[in-house]
Amino acid sequence: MTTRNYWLMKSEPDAYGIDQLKQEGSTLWDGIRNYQARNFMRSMVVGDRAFFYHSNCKPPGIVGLMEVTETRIIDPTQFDAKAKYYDPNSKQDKPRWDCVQLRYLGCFNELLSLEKLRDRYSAEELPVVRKGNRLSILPVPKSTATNLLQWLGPLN
DNA sequence: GCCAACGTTGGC
DNA sequence: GCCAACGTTGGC
Repeated sequence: MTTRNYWLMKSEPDAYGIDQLKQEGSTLWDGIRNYQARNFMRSMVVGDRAFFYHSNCKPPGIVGLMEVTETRIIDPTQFDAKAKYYDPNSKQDKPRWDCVQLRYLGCFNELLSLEKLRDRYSAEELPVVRKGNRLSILPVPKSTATNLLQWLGPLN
């Protein structure tokens, strides 16, 4: 019995999409500036899996799968005055924001749209389908994750 | 482009 | 500590 947890992580494909991750192999999930999302990242452990979700596009939905390879990494962009995600209130000796390193595991055969996700799952089963949900990092209950993986089929 | 659903900021 | 104003996310 594994204790692996599952997550859903959003990114706008125009900013950073699954194709880019596929090319790079792995990425630092930096720039998170929401405490709830950060706290979810803090509760991740190495080996956890995350569904890659394309947001703010047509259609939005799940496109691939990632693995957490490193946790609690201090987000370097918070100290970079030129960075978009610079946080002048974060101090070097007490960083406010951290992130995780993720490895590309694969793409699914087709995008699983939010519309289809809503048809199959309730907000309790899959929090991302809750109306108005803006959190960019969300948990996926294990039973839903298992069901999703079966539905999505093999990775490419 | 519209707007619902928040999270954040700052005056008091 | 309250809350109005404002900003952001992201579906539609």
